[in-house]
Amino acid sequence: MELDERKIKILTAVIKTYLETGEPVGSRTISKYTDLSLSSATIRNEMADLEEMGYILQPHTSSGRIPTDKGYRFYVDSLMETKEREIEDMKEVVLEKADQLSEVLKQAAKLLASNTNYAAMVSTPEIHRNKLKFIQLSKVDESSILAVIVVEGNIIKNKMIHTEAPLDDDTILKLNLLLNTHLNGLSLEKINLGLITLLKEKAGIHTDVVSSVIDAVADAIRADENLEIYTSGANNIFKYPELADNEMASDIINTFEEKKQLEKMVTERLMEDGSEKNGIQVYIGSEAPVPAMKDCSVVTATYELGEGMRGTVGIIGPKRMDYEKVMGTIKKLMDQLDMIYRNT
Amino acid sequence: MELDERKIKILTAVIKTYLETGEPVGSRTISKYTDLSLSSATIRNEMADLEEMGYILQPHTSSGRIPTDKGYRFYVDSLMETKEREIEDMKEVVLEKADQLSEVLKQAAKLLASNTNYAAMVSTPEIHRNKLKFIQLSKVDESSILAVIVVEGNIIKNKMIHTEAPLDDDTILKLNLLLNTHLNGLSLEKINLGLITLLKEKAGIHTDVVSSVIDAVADAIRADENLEIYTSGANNIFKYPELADNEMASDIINTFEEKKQLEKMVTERLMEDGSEKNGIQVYIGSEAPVPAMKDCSVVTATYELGEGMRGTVGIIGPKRMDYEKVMGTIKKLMDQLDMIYRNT
DNA sequence: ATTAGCACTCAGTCAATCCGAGTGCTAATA
DNA sequence: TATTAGCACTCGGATTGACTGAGTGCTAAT
Repeated sequence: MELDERKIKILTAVIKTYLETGEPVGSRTISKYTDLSLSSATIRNEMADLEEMGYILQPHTSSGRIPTDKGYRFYVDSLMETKEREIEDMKEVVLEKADQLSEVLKQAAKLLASNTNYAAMVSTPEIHRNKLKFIQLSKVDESSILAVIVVEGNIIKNKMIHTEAPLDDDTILKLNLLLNTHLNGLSLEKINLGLITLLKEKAGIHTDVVSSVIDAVADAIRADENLEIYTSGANNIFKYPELADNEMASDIINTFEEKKQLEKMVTERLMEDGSEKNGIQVYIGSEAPVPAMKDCSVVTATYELGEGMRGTVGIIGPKRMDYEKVMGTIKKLMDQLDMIYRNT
Repeated sequence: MELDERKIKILTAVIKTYLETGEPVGSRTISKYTDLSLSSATIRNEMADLEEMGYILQPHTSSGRIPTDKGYRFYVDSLMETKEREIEDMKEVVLEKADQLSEVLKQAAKLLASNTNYAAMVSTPEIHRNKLKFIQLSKVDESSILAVIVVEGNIIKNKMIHTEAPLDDDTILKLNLLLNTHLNGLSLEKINLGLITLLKEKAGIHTDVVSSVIDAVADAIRADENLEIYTSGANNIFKYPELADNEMASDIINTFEEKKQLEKMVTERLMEDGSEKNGIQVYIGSEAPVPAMKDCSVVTATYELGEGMRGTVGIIGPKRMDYEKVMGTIKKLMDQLDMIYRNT
């Protein structure tokens, strides 16, 4: 059996109606569907076929149908192919500029959540490819110096380094000069073993400090250590009865709070199938790499702030989420993030 | 009518039993209570009195009694007076040392939540009284310089300052020297108008930069801007049916996520009555300054890391929380925070 | 190939009923 | 006088059964 034109129409109708109402949809409802003039009986036959093919199912014998994950997947994929509907309104279209990137991202999460009525997350960008802008060592007290590391995009990392013996100001100045002349403008990949050895040599007796600093730089820049995820609107899940169930809600909230789990979704990049377009990725139910999300859908998208600075935004909601709206909203947000970056 | 010995015993028995079971407790249950040898009938009479006095109530006619807020209050107050029971086990007693204070605090929140099975929050310390350790200006690119501000306790703040005209390295060096010689070791209060004027004079044509830096310092150090609250174990509330109700849970989760609300409890210091002891403060139900907490109890405590660095930890759970355990656990945690600070 | 019609299924709702834990009150008791 | 035993009563919660209505599958007619 295959999906002919009419089956597709019926399937789409079922899904759309279900997205709106959240209740199993019956044959009579569909038969009233405008551009389909078929009796409920015919619809029933077709629906029986669709069920056999695995696109829809009955929660219990003789109730209406609801989409299966496969059904949603079909729907979402076909959505991806048609060019996107414009999202008319984004309540507060403005992401205010803030000099801290983290503030912007927090705001973005809030914006997503309040516009969609789902839960939202935004990860800080990975800065793998980023170039070191400069390093500054400063003596803080007798046994510790502070390394401030700035990478392109004005992302700032602080790292305390404890030293055995106190260093005098002059030495620190020299080390600063040394590090900056050699490391400035380099991306992480370019800081290789040869360079490190060279630096250590030049540092003379202070080779241990240099080594600490380089560790610190690597450590500070290493993406997984830096990854932060801002969330917002977790309580939105209570708006959807199918998620508001105690156990489920507890799991979801926990996932949201722990963030370790969210990282998986943010990190994982599935580019294989057609569902990836415009950088938007949709996970339906158990497609998500996180078991707690098995009754949710997750829509993620990758944003890019200049060369190599890639982060992820995501929306988490019930399977019957308004995919069109969500994708539209995310796209709008991406544009804004882009603009913000350009103006900085 | 007044609370005689026996009434106190009965009241305590009712509350303790209710804390364990979470179900209304009847007269027969209490009459079996070991050190009280009274018939259920007598207990009933006493309970009627206690109800009249407002310490307990019946959720519905002819059910057992549960404590009112007033009842809890009595119980908690009397707990405060008796010297604390030792908390025997704290699952993971170790707060690992981390060079970032924020990491320690996050861990602390996690620890509290997992040990008590309630939700926990930990605020970053206010650094009002803290002394400036040093300031470092560095040129980042043509139009911006980075101010790194370190205060005692090794709390680090970064602030980007945009300048109209580019500054040359020499000027920055001079400004650094100027700022550090004059501001080093000062607490925020000591940075007054006179000093600021003096600095501006000395800065010559770069008065605007100095002024920006000082703004930045004030801004960076200002407590309310810096206040962060780490939370953990929000999903624990689902373990208590009286909080797991949808609307309530949604409110609580929201409060937890928004943090604005939590700030109120962290900021507010009620020292008036006897319930404040060891810095521990208990809010029962609507005593808390946050409406969403009306069916919860909140136990907060103030920790101090050296001179003037005060933060708050808090536990949020159902009214029938195990107050003894919570207070004990919090106290243990305080000790640990103390130790961590001393060793740094 | 489509449709009308019919018998059937099943979740959800409502009322009736029962059960048991618990109370308040009264009368008896120490 | 304080305590207790006993009894009638209350009320929430669980159980049951009847009923409804939305929906189905199947068959026979179009």
